[in-house]
Amino acid sequence: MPPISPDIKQEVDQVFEAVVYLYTESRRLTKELARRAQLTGPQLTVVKILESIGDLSLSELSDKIRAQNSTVTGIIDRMEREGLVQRVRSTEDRRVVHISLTDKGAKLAREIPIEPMEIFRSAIESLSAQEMRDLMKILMKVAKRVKQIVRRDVGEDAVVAK
Amino acid sequence: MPPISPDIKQEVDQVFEAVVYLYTESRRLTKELARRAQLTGPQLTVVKILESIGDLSLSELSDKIRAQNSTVTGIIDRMEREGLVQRVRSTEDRRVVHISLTDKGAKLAREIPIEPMEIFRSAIESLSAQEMRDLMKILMKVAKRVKQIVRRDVGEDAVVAK
DNA sequence: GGTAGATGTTTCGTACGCGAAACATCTACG
DNA sequence: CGTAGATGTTTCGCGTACGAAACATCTACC
Repeated sequence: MPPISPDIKQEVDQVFEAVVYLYTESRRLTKELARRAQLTGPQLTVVKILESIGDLSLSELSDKIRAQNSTVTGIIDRMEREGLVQRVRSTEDRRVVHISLTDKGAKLAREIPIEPMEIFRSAIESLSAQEMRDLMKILMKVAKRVKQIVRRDVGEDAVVAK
Repeated sequence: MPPISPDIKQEVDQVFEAVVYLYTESRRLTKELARRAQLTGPQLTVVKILESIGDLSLSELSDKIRAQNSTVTGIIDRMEREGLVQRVRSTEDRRVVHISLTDKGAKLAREIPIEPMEIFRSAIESLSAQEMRDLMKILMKVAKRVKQIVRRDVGEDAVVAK
């Protein structure tokens, strides 16, 4: 890895700060919205996903919200306890559990019209079309590059360090 | 808020995905690095901050890592139990607790030369100077816009919803 | 048809992470 | 001086969040 000039370091830190800010702020807002409906952040996310996509297996849900199965099990446990969702064992594959909204859950979903990331969306819309395209292109490039480095760097290194 | 065309919605979602990816990946990498030193992610962050800045009060530390005092209290509890840091009551202001690295903690910090966000940094460096400037400019604009909306939108709304 | 490995879910133990309340100390103001 | 409010930290209760192990079921292959 080449040495890093202080100038670039500064810029990178600022970009990093912005990414962290955008992420944490969108989480905070989701939580804020959720609180008004007596839900937690992740619970609101689950409700809105089930409303828009329909029933999902626990694994599919885990993928959607980028969490481990074991985490989602807990979230669904609490939502089931509150009567917002129900588990139904699949008949085709009896390992699978389908999660679906109850009437109460569906009603609640309709009462929260705003999508969690609405603010984020409208902020991006304040950009010009050109800026939006640029932003997307560059962010994708960074994300792709991170993926490459991760694949090459960690993985092998991790084994060595053991 | 103006209606949103499906095209733009798609783009926004992609940008959002990229931001989430970059954030979660950088966290995952920090955790990965930390694991090699028998630390957790936040603990590694604390160790490196104390190493580079020196002693800090608990509140100052909370600011640095963007967490609540109550969260940091727990992190420091566990680190103290492991003998990595120590608490010292301030003599000027007896409410304040200074956190400092023990010899063991300092030694550990030296043994982990890589900064947690190194990969993120080198990914950004693969951009051209122009792209980097654009990225920073645009991200800043989005972040600033989000801040504006948050200030105006939530806050009043929250009270009404009560 | 029986078993080894793959896959889907849950359980367990541990560590954040937050907000509200409790607690100690400090500061201002009368 | 005395006290009300501000400030710094901890405690408590709850909800994620993860990885490893346990468990059930499925699929391939013999």
